[in-house]
Amino acid sequence: MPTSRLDPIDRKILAELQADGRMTNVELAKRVGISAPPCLRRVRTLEEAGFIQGYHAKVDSRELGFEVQVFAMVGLQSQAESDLSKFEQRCRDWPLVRECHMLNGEVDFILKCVAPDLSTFQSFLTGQLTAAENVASVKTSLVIRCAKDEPGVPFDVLEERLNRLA
Amino acid sequence: MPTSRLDPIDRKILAELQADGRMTNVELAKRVGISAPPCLRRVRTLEEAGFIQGYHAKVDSRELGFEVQVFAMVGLQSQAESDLSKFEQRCRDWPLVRECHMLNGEVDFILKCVAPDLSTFQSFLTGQLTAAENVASVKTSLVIRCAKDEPGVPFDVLEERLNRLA
DNA sequence: TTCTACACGCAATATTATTTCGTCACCCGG
DNA sequence: CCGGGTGACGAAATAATATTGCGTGTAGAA
Repeated sequence: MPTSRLDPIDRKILAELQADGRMTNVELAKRVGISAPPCLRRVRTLEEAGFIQGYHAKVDSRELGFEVQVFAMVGLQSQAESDLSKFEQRCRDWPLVRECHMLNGEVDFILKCVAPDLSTFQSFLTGQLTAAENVASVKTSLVIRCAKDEPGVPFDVLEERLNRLA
Repeated sequence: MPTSRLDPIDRKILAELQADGRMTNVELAKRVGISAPPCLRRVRTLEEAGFIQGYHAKVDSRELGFEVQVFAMVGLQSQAESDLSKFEQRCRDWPLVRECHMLNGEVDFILKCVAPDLSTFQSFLTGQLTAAENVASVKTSLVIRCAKDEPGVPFDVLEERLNRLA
């Protein structure tokens, strides 16, 4: 499946499932304007091709008792690829770290962390993150509140872009 | 319904649905060890109580042609609540901004942005974000690669915490 | 034109979701 | 100690959905 160029129906499917990942296939088919069987086939194809990487319930952290969210900016001593990889692997192993992105600029990584309370985070910060091999600097910022959180892609921008290309 | 504390089955439901939001209810019921009807009732309750805020397909940005991801650190001139709210509303209106978090420390907000290409982002940055009312400073960092991206809550940490309380 | 490839949709079947209802355990007041 | 109320469970029936199988139409290539 090389030329996986997406047609408007595929894009609409992605947009709908991004907005509501538990929509039934019949409802989805109705919205994108085809019948259920081909709609399901398209969804399966999109999953297998990697356009859809999975489905997840969005769970409220604070309701669950994770009151602390923190962004941590991390600088390393060595930026050799093997050292970068080692640090990334450590991040994958730390459950409190939910996201780890490598950046350009003065900071090497930005991490999004969660914790049940401040002391849990502090002990992670001083005992694990700052203490980890090759870590040169860590600057943290507590999240006071979240004004927007919409993972994924803005499909309306995608539409505009495709129109410009046409 | 005040703070309806969650029992171990509820927590397992949340963990399973966070990992796979399209799991069928029968499969879910099997995994958490109860039959389908009460399992479905619990899920509905968790949704209505806000523990589950929604379900979303995870769509691959790069595959879709959004090659650019950027973190933007924004400082404002005024931190009066009305000015903060105005800025947050603007962020909600900008489709390229996917997340907007208010922080403590020297930086007021961190934004996660996506764009189809660098020039689209640049024009957003200079034409919209930096130019917006009350914005004092913007520092951006391109995401080079993503080592981990697991939205939500680490349920194993939650287990530990509850065990400590017991 | 004719063949092939591909995607569609109808209809049949298999799974799943949802409702209904009877049972049981727990808790509280008498 | 004993009803009576409450809440959650699970079995079974029903409704809805997912999935398969197949016949049809259309676009592109020979």
